[in-house]
Amino acid sequence: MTADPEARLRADARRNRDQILAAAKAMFVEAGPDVPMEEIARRAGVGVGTLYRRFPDRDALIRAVGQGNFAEVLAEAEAATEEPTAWEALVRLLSRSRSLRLSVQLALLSPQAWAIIKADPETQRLRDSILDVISGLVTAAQEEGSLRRDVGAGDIAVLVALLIKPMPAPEHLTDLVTDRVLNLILDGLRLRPGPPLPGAPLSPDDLLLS
Amino acid sequence: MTADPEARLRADARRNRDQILAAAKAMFVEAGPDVPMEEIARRAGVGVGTLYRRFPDRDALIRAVGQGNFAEVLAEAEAATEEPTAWEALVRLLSRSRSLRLSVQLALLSPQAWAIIKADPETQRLRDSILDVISGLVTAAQEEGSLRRDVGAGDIAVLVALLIKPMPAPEHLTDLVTDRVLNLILDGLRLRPGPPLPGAPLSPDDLLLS
Amino acid sequence: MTADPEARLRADARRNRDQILAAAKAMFVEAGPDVPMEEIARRAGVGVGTLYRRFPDRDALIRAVGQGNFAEVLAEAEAATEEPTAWEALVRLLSRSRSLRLSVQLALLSPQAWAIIKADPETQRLRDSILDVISGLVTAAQEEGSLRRDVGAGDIAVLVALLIKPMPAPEHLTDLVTDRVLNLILDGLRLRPGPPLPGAPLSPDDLLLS
Amino acid sequence: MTADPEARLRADARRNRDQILAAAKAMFVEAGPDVPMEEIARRAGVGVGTLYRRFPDRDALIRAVGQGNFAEVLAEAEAATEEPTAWEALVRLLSRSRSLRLSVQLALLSPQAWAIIKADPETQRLRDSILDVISGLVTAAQEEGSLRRDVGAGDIAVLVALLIKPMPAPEHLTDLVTDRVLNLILDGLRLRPGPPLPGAPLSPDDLLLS
DNA sequence: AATGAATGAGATTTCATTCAT
DNA sequence: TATGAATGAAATCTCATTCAT
Repeated sequence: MTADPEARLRADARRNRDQILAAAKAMFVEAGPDVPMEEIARRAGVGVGTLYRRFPDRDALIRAVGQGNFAEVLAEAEAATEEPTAWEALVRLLSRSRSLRLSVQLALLSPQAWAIIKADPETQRLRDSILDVISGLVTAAQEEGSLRRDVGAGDIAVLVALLIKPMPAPEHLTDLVTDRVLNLILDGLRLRPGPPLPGAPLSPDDLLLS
Repeated sequence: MTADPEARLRADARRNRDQILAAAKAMFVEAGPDVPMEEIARRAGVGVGTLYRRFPDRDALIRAVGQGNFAEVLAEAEAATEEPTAWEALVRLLSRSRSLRLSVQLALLSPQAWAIIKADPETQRLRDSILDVISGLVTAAQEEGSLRRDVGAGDIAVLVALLIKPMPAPEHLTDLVTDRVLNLILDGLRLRPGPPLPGAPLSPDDLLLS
Repeated sequence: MTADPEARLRADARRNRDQILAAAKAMFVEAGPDVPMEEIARRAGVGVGTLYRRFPDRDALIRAVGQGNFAEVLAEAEAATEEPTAWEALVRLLSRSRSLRLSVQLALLSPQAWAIIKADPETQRLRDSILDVISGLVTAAQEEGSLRRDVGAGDIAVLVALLIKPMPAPEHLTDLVTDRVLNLILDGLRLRPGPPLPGAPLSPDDLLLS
Repeated sequence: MTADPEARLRADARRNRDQILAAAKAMFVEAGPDVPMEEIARRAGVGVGTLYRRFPDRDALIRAVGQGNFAEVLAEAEAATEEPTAWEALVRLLSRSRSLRLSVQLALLSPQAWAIIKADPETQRLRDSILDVISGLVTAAQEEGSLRRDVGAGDIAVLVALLIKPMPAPEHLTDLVTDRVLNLILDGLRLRPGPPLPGAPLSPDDLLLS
């Protein structure tokens, strides 16, 4: 359990690794996943050589950043389960999505980067865990009578993913816009008379990592 | 009106231009906006030289593709106004968004590409026209009593943009997933008792080209 | 004699040819002998195709411009022989060099261009004629007692060539500077007591076209 | 003083830099300032990448070579001041010009290259220093009675520049030809009765970097 | 272990030349 | 015959990666 290779790093090496990851995440978002490795290194305050010692190539760096993003979503989802009701947990999850946005939009950049992240087994494990937590919340919410019965965990995951993407609005309106969209969606999700959604509920398995 | 420089191209040159644009649009989506120019040329069936004669550099090509995308959305919005009721027009617009998806997701690729498209005056004009059409629909729908009064044209534009993005689901489920999301959203948009959305209605002017 | 191929050109074709040569001369001086052929064509007011019909490749164009330059120098030298004394003829020749400058400095641009011009037989013929005229003037001037006897036609040719080059001074001072240098040189050339020049008089044959 | 960025280079990097400059100087003269960067790199025994690391583009390389040339002329001028008389110093300076020829004729190649060199502030500083040294020599020579009083430092600079250019004669005669021209000029420069030069003495300030 | 210099493959871009209209 | 569109070879420049210091 503590044999995790990262755990064995000396304190300064550890700091280097963290700085590199932070720099990479920021620059991927700002300049796309093709930023020169040298610029990432400069921003992290290390030489390229050091960067390559930690991450053998660009793909490894992309994978690491991707894992970090999914780990954050999982942590958020698990934290949400502490809410008193399943409905409140779902709302909190959808609501927090927007704060995860920055950390996640990397995934949107360049088909290649996304392909690399999708193919990473560690990320797939994280995604499965996220979907598990959501499944539990969905079932509980439907049993407590707060969530319409024609949606599944897959639907919720889709909504989380949608709300995580950068909103097509200027920076300073992002929060307001996201809030309005979220509320529109909640209005529609609440159990009440109305037409059923088309098709059957989506299951987690319906969803590859898009 | 026919003084448009494009209109003066020789027939074969015109054909080449169109093929280049089609190839670029497809490859930007498949491989990101950094695909080698040479591959675009090959796919268009022309030499690189021809590509560069038409589009002096990559940015010019990105701009042209961006313009095409926005022009398609505008055409779709204008066509939607032919529906018998404003509500049906809005539904059609939101519904067709998904068919525009392929043609538009280019915008999502790489911050630089998006910056180039945003800065293009022709695209800005197109965007303004689109928002005008939507404004008309929103007002009409509210007057006919079908649309809640606490949403504005800006809200609708955001929803169009959201629904235009690639859905985080496998290819074969895209249509179904989009349909479900759309219906969830419609349920929330229909006029009926419920809590008001936070903040004031967004106006078109609230939205820069995101 | 009138079988010269150029003489057979139709009037408009002739005009085209002249315009192209004028444009080429100007642009070689302004932008070096590597200016894009297309720009030369544009400046001449014709299409590239037309340019290539007249001059099969860049070298042919450079050769033609070079010939024109040497022909001008020859004409100037021949005109100088009309002066009453040989000394005055020499002074006039050296003095007019500066007005030939623009037409000649092409030769200085890029070793390759110069190599092409040097290798052209027509240009070599022109150069020989120029040297013949100068030889006559030198002999006559020495016989009339105005020119020191330790200089040869080759020396004079070198001086012509030096004075023809662009003066290392700002544009508006070119004339004054050339005039001062010319007078310094004339002071030294005039027959009078003083140390002999080193070596023997240069003959025309000593000089390849540099 | 040692904070000069070049001074901080690692020994091998320093060596590479020098080799690149030497190769560039040689090839600019042999093949013009448009020689492929790759050939310069090959001649310097390094990869293109190394060349570009040191000199971000061709202009930077041209600038550096230009600076080197002017620095050499300055060094030569300063060394000349050690001669016993000012007249001898001037003769030495003019005489050594020919040995500087190779190192300097780059400036003649292509209007663009020359424009780049002229615009470089470091080169402008060097040129000013050169003119300062010449000014001192001219004044001293005139006071010691060896130099005609109607020439200024600008005139001398022009002569240095003229003598520095490649002589229009075959390689093996270059030295002789230059020597003859130099002596013709000296004969004219020596103080003695004769017509005054036209115009007023040129001052250094009259000369922009040509 | 960290640094940053060197490499060279590959992408972008330009232009001489050819050829369809 | 004149035009200018198309081609593709060649040049410029960039950057991932390796390796000497």
